[in-house]
Amino acid sequence: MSESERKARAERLAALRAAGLDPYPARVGPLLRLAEIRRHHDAKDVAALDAAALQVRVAGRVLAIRSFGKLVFMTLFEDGVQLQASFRKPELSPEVLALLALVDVGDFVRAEGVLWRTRTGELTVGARALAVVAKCLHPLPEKWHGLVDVERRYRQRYLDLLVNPEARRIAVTRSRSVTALRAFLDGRSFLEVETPVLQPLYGGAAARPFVTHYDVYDQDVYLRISDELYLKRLVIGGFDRVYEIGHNFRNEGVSRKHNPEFAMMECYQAYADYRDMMELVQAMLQHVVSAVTGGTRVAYREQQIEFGGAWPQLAIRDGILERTGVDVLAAADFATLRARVIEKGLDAGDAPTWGQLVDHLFSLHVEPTLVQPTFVTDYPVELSPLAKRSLTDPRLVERFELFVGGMELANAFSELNDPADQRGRFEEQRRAKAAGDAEAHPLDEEFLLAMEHGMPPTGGLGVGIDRVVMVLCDAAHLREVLLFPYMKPGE
RNA sequence: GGGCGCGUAGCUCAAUUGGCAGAGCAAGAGACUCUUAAUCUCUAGGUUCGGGGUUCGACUCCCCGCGCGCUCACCA
Repeated sequence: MSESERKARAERLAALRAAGLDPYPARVGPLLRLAEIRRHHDAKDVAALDAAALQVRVAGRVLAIRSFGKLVFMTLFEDGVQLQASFRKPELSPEVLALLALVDVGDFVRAEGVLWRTRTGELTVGARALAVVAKCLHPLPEKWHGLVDVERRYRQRYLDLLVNPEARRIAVTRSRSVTALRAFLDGRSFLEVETPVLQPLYGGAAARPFVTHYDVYDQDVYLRISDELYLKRLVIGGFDRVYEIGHNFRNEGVSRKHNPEFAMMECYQAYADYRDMMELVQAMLQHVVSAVTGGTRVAYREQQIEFGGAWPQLAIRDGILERTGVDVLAAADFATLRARVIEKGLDAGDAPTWGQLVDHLFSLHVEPTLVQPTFVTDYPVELSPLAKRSLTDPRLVERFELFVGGMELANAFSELNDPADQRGRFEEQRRAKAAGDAEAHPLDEEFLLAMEHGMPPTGGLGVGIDRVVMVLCDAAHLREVLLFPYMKPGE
């Protein structure tokens, strides 16, 4: 039966206990880390190792056992590093000999002995002592093909991380990227803060929120869709440079580039505008790319992305004009633009307004072509209720989005700080919501009150961490860079 | 949510027109003192995702459900 292997493991667990050994001891004693051993002794040859006669004690998970009768090899794995242990049966005590027969692939063991090098050149712990420090009750996925089943890779990520080096590499790269991001912002005197995830009113983006319930107050509350409105309150409160790295939640569909829960870095800088944010995000990502790759280039989906140098800017109108022949600024109202689009034989989708149709055209025709880092500018005001109007054209705002690899990685603007204009934008959003736009921004009186107390001119920036990591890791799907992507309950 | 596809041993995968459900690895027994996908011999291992139907006979065809993937929509 399928349970035969689990049964065999359970029997060996019982045998350990019967021999008076604890299969899950609390302490394993002082150890040398496998990475340390490799670092110090990988270069030593047979003679040097024999002369040194280094006694080491190590621990790790058993990834493979190869038995040759009187000689047994075991591959140990600890924190991403492998080291081989060997056991010469004639030299072992009866206790160790008996214990050796009770070790399964997947168990955590401690081994102790002298370092030597095999004929094939493998650095090896010639173990004389052995202990099981944590028993594994299930077989590990097959070592050669690894774990391929996508569903199981996500549901049981611990197995994926164990047997697929790529999964581990992505997780490590992600962590290093975030560390580099923090270091960059800290270096520019930004203060890292934390704002509420659970909010009485959501805001800061155009998205449907998750709603939950607070039992004690018998009130519905929302999971945040962005950090924006709280971070701005901090700027109003006198923190001129703040940032937050956290998760946002948007009650929307899942795709290669979208997950309902995703990581975002948002930062705000007083006395800066969106042009300053351009400089900031460019330097920031160049810093991260350099920290992770050591250079300026990244291979992503069969292409080389060059992060070095100054990144080009593209007005959203110019991008659309170039790709479709439609001048969205010449077709200045919804009906005219829609007619132009249909006349050109292009898809107008079901965009209900001029701004959303512009957005539709852009995401369909321009966005996929923006592989190299590109700043897209001059967004329609109705898509940006929290951004300052452009000085030159009141239909547009001082905003850019950064595109890399055909994906939006960042979004920034000169933050609206005129409370009257802000109230007007909220009113407009309220009308859109009444007209059926489920993603329209809600009117937030508390936020307006804060802004009425005076908010300095401020530049704001949001960076999608998951997507940045996707590019850095050449991951095809957002789920690959999330350790635990959302899965429906199985079984 | 729509369309298309997938679900077989612990893992990775086969199974011809609808005709006895198999292999490699893992597991169990044995041999083997330099392997690292060790090798060799033998053994065991199945509710073919779940439920219903058609049929003499269903892994295979039909219906319903669950999960996953791709894609479109929603969405930055």
